[in-house]
Amino acid sequence: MVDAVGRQQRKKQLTRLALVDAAVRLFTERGYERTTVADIAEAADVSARTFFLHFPTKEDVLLADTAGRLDRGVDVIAGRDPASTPAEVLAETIDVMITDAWAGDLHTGLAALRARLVIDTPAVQAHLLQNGFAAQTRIATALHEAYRDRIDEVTAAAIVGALMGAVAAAAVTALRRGDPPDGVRAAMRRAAAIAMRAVDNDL
Amino acid sequence: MVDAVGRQQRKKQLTRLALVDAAVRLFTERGYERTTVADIAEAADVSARTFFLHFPTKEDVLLADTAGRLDRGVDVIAGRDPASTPAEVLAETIDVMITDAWAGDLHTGLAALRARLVIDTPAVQAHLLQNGFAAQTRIATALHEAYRDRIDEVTAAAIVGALMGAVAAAAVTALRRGDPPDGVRAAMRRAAAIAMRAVDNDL
DNA sequence: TGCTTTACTGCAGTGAATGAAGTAGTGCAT
DNA sequence: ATGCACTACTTCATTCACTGCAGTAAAGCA
Repeated sequence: MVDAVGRQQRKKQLTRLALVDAAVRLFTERGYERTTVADIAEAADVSARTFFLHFPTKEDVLLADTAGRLDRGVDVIAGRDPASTPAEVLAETIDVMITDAWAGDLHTGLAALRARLVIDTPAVQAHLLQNGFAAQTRIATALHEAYRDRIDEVTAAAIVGALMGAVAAAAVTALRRGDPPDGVRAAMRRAAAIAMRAVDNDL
Repeated sequence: MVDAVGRQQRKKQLTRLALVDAAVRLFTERGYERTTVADIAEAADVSARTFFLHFPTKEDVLLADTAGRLDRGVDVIAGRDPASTPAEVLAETIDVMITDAWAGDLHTGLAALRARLVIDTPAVQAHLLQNGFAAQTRIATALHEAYRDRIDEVTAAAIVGALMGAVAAAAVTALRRGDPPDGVRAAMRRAAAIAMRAVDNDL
C-alpha cells in the first residue's frame, strides 16, 4: 500500500490545486473581473469545462478552503459539554471560527485575496454573503438542536444572525478602513463581544 | 402647464411599471430561472435592451420599490431628537423599517414574491443579501455620524450588523417554516428585541 | 422653426454556465 | 492478462445575462 488514496484521486486534487493556484495568481495580477474562467483553465492547463467540474461558479474558487471551517463550528456545538450554557457554547463557537478564518490559509493567500475582493467586487461580495448566510443557518440549526427545549428555531436564528451579522459588518468596515489583519481580527472579536451581550442576559 | 412632470417622464414611469408588472407575473407563473429578461421585455412590449435602461440587473426588478425605504431609515437617525439615546433612535429606526417593509408593497405583491424567491433561488438570495448589506452600511454610517463622539465606526457597524443580521435571519427562518405574514413580522420584531439587548446595556 | 436632450431600438459581441457525446486513464473483477 | 466499469477530462454547441455603439423618434426648449 503506497498511498491511502489512488492515483486518480491524487491527480484530481492536483488539477484542483492548479486551478486554485492559477485563479489566485491571475486575480491578483489582473483583478477578478478581467480574468475569465477560460483564462484560469488555460493557465492550469485544463479545458474550461473542467473548471466547472471542480467549482460550481467562478466565485466558488475563492471558497476552496472554507468547507471544513464551518464543520468545525458545528462540531463545537454538537460536541459540547452538556453542562455548559448556550452562551458559553456560542462564545466558544464564534471564537473558534474567527481564529480559524485567519489560521487556515496563510499558505495560499486565499484569505487575503478574498478580503480585498469582498471590498471592491460586488459579485464576489454577493456570493460570499450568501455563503456566510448558509453557514449561519447551519449553526443556528445546530444550536436549536442542541437546546431544543430552551431555544426555538426563530430565536436561534436571531441570536446566531446577530452574532454573525455583527462580526461580518465589523470585519468589512475594518477592512474597508484599511486596518491590518490584526486590527481586523480585533474588530471581529470586539463585535462578537458586543453581540454576545444580547445572549448573556438570559441564556 | 398641464402636469408637474412632463409627458416624457410619465411615459418612462409607465414602461418601468409595465416591466415590473410583467416580471412579477412571469416569475409567479414560471419561476425566476425559467423567465428570461427577453421574456419580460417582450411581455412589457419593449425591447430587451430597454430593460437594462431601467434596471441594472435582472434581480433588481425585485427591488423596484425598496429605494425609499432605506432613506426613511436614515432619515430617522438624521432627524433624531438630540436628547434621545442611540438605543432609542436605533429601536425606532428598526421599527420604522420593519413596518415599512409590509406597508410598502402589499398592493404589488412584490413583497410576497420576494419572500418566496429569496428562499429558493440562490441568485436572488445573493443579490438581496448584498443589497441589505449595503443598506446596513448606510445605517451604520448614519449612526456613527450622529454620535460621532460616542460610537466609533466599527462599533456602529457591529451594532447595526447585529440588529439587521438578527432580523434577516429570523425573517428567513420564519418564512422557510411557512409562517403567515403576521407571524413573520412578529418574528422580526422579536429578533430586533433580542438584538437590542446588546445595545441597551450601555448606550 | 430649429436645436438639444432623452427614451428607446437593433445589433453585434463577451463571458458565465449547462448539456451531450465522446476519449483516455484507472481500478477491479474474473 | 483481459475485459469491463468508472471517472476525470475534453470538445462542441447552446442559452442567457449584460454591454457598447450607432441609430430613430418623440419631447422639451430656444
